[in-house]
Amino acid sequence: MKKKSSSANATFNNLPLEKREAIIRETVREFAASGYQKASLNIIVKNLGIAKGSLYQYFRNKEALFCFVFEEFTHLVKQTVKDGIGQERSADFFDRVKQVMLAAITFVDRYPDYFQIYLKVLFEHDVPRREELLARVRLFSREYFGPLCEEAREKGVIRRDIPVATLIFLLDAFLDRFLQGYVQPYLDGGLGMAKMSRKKLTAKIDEMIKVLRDGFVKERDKGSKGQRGKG
Amino acid sequence: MKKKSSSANATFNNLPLEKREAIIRETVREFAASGYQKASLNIIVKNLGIAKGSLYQYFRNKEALFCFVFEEFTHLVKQTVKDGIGQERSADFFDRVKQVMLAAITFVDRYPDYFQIYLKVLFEHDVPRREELLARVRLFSREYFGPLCEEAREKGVIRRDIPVATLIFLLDAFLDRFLQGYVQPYLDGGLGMAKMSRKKLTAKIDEMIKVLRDGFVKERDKGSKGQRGKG
DNA sequence: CGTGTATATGACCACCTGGTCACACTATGA
DNA sequence: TCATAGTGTGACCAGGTGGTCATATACACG
Repeated sequence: MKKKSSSANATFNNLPLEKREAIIRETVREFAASGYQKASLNIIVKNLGIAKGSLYQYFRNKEALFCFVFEEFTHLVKQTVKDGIGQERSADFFDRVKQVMLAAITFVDRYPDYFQIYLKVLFEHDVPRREELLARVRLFSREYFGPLCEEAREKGVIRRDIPVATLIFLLDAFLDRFLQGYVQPYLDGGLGMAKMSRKKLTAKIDEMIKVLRDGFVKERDKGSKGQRGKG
Repeated sequence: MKKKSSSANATFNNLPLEKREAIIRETVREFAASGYQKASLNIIVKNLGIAKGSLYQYFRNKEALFCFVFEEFTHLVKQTVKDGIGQERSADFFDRVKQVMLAAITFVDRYPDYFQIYLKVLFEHDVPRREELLARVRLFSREYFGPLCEEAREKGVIRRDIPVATLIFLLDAFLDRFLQGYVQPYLDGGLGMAKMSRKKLTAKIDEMIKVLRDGFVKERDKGSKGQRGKG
């Protein structure tokens, strides 16, 4: 179980923790700032104050370095979602959607650079092993929303006349755009989410989930839990 | 009125139409493939079979070349949306949302490379004049959905208990993700939109708008305004 | 023809990239 | 003390970048 990562050389794992963390931090910063192709190993080593040759003794090449931080990213994502959800398992479908949203916000708050890397990879075509890496994340989407929707559908909590895949797509679009807007002001539609407090953010999420639940048309606002009577 | 563009030098505008189009086409292709920073002028001139010096007589520098194609992009967007909507002005709110969606699909079908450039700019930070360019587009979002929502809200067609900005955000998230999924298979949530026919795509849009209108909960297909899809 | 002007050209520049490698350093163990 | 092994180093490489400029060419007008 000592095999922490196949991307890093043994030399790297033998490094003192402090140095290892510094290298990871700087590497993540550079990839987040510039994406894969434009990220400069020269800048990384300069900022770290180490020789380029050293970096190449820790990692085979640029690709291995990148894969390493991406692996870190996937670990952190899964950890954060698990932590944010596992503690209390609400039964209500929309509450659970909300929990995922909040966990996601927590993640981008805590690890903004990692999230930037993910966004960059999404729209940078010539990243090595891109498909494999993205498939490994498929951020929150199918693994979580899939079972959630199917269960709710079977229980009759959500409508049955729309394919589950379509519902997942909408939830995913909603979540992803919410995160993107949170990080990139251009995408928040003027909501100013970037500067919101956690409390305001939670209120916004509630507001939006309300619309998702009842639609653009319905005006009445009844209980926030469970489904109200049909009709 | 002859001043077509401030980004291109006079020399470029004097060029024969055919050559001008070839240059634009290849430039758009390269920026779409590689984003701003990684796009190579050397590759552009090689593919065009012209000398690098020539390109620099048409455009001051890389930035001017990029701004030129981005200006083209904004023109084409506005044109396409106008064409797709102006002809028949449906009164129904959701029909008009659908029309925007279809116009957007038409755009990315017709000008996929221009759309790629837009996506790249969205997630590439060090693009010159990025904020200005993105603000100029604010793709479909506020300029169109804003008035639409406000009108519908005043007429009582959509709920009044949610701020318009929030509704716009949801519509925008929906549209943007739909387009991104259409172009990038990773983001379609397994729907396989990339390979859908126009007819199937339209059906999917109907399906999703139905959810937006009535929410995740309602199963019955009634609606407030009556006609649903094809009646 | 000659002359002037607008355009086309590609060698060339400084700078940066990812990657290499011969060498220096350090620490252990005997 | 020597030897071995692990680690650190930075000059160096080939190849790419955006950008320049002296020169060659094409074309107009007299």
